[in-house]
Amino acid sequence: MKLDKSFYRRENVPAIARELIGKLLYTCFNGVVTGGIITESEAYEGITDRASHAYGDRRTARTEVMYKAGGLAYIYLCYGMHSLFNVVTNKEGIPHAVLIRAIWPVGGISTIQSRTGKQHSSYDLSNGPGKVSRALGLHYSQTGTSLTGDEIWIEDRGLLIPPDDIEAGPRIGVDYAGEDAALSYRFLVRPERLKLLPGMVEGLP
DNA sequence: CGGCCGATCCACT
DNA sequence: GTGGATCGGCCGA
Repeated sequence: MKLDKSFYRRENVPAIARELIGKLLYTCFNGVVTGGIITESEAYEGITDRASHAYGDRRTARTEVMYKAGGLAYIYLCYGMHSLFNVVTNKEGIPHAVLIRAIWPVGGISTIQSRTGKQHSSYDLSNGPGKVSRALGLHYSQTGTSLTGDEIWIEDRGLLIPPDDIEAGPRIGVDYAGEDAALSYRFLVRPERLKLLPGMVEGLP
């Protein structure tokens, strides 16, 4: 079932980031559905987190969407060429977000292959935050899109990842964040663990 | 304004 | 392991 606003509007953003592992992220544009199992995420804890774009209560046109109530997409341009997809969490006024760093593609593979220009069907299609957006057709112009609508959404399909299979560690590329760089706000399940789980790599909504 | 740089990826060595 | 691509956001002048 599709996650609703109450899932996103909770306070504990690292807990939400961890819970998103094993959920399914889908997009539907022009009637074409693509999706995958979320396998890696990172929590960004708002104004107190030096790694967050909202650190120091920086309200700008770009970060404004993070200040809205949870359940929206925050998608921004990185390195001039990559759109990075985040889930806005917490209540209005608290700019928390979760970066989706990797998915295991399970739906619309042929579309994903044409978007990425790759002809194979392995994890390599979407094992990085920029690749996730390319695979799913996400673009920074879509920032602010509701995650409870019919274009971008996340589903709980009952896939249970054994807690011991979810690893935590420091976030990637945030060395500038001082002591916040050491926080264990990155969560991931390794694809070889995911592969062993029965009956889950099938199906679209 | 001007300049620096990034929550990255890929090709190449 | 290294460097180039490529441009919006942010800050300081």
